[in-house]
Amino acid sequence: MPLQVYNTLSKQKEAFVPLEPGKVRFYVCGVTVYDYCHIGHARSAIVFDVIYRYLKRGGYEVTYVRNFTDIDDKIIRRANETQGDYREIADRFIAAFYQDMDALGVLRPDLEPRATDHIPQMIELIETLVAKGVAYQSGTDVYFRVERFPDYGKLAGRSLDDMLAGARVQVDEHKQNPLDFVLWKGSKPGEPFWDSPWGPGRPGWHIECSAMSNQLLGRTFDIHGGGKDLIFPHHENEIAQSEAATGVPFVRYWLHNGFVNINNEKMSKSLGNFFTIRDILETTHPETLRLFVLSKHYRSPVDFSDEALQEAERGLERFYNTLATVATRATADPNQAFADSALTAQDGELFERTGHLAELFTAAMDNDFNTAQAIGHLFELQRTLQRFLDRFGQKKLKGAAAHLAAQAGAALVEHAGVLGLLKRRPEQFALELRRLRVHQTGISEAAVEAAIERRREARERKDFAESDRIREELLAQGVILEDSPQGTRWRIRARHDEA
RNA sequence: GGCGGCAUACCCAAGUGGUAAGGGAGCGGUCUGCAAAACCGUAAUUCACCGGUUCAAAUCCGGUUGCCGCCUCCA
Repeated sequence: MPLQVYNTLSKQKEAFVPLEPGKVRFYVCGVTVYDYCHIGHARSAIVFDVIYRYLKRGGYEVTYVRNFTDIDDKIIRRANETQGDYREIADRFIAAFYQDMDALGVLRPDLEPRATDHIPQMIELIETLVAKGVAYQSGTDVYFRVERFPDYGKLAGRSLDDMLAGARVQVDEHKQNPLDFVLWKGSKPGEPFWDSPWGPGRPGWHIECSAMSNQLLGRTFDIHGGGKDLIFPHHENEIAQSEAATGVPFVRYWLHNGFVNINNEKMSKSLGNFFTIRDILETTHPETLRLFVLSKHYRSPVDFSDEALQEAERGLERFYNTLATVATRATADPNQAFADSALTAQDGELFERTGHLAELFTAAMDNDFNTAQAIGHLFELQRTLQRFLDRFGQKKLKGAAAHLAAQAGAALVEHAGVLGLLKRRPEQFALELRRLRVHQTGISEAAVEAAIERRREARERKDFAESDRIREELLAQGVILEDSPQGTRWRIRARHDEA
């Protein structure tokens, strides 16, 4: 079964067939850089990052483009508020964007064009539209004439009549039709501007994606992604501009991710109910946020809450705990080879599951990127592996057993990696998680280590009263101890454990 | 007003015609000096409700109810 993707344009799942065999041209609407990103942006970035990784793993040569909108009214307003230049605002928030995305493990796209570097291409595109009579100048602005594009509304599934009947359409004296949208805006004195055939001004929002995708990916390309809220008017307008200008189909597959909700309501800047990525990462491991996002299908809404995040973190700890056990107790000698029969003899189910993971994982992902199901398969292998490890008690595994366990662990890491998960070494993850949580409790790591050492001495002389007293004391401060033959590990209690 | 989406156990969630994945929480057990972690066992005769199609429906069709989104900047 080849890759199936849900196409917003056809409103159904379709077999994915790229324009040119073996190559995928992929464009995702990036952010307007006037503020810090919130977790809605994180979801979009993570979802398309996984799609990008999966396409590459499938052997496609992918050209992934994600733009920065670095000129727009909000940026100008922000610059005016801070008495600064719009370019400083844009640069600052692009830097912040990279910090957030890098922290989340989101890969950099192949190309990241900035709108202001492509003004000539936009002007050229607008000129073409004017020459064709699909766009007109009105005052110092240029508008797109929606009535001249018969397919207008095909992405959003509405007709012009439907939309005109809507109560919210505002009449604008510059527009011939209230649904006409701006391609070029004349600048007011003091505002940033570029010279154009229609006087000094700046591009409208929609035109940049048409101009840049056209230049970098061609007139028709394979995938265009973005949040559901961009379907109308942004993507609808991109189609209108692009197809009116080129006369060929703009995009073959439109992919849209669902929203992040807070208390079942859309999180958005305008509602003010948003959390920034950097705020969340103060207390939450980045892979936790990734697992949380990918535990739901990308098109469904997801409700964000501290509890939901904690649940995801518990699951992530489970994976890493198993990997940690493999690392310490099942170190396989890479020079030693074993026959399948020897491995099957150790644990037939584990051997089977390890071998079938690729198939199950691919089947899930091929079904419109069903990451939730793919993660379910990862958990199944994790549980089987952990069960196998437990059979040996605290002993180290040797020979075929160690080999089988190591192989299962490697399969887990490899597939989780396509989702951008389990990218760390287990001890590194434990350390990072502990650091995040230690930060919240106010205890120092050194103090904990010292207490553990005192407890170790007490346990050595079988003074369990003292040993337990120390453990209780630490627990009261949120520190949980885990004894093992390799020594005592410690971690900070997750917040929901306190109840 | 127009258009669209969703409703699966205590919670999150996959499943789109063949007899309910997975995670979290809870409870019982194993292990442990005692714990923690981990493992084992345990939960929906049922998928909002009503009706229909079918040998067979959570999955398809019609209706009802509830929630959400888009139509305005928005991932």
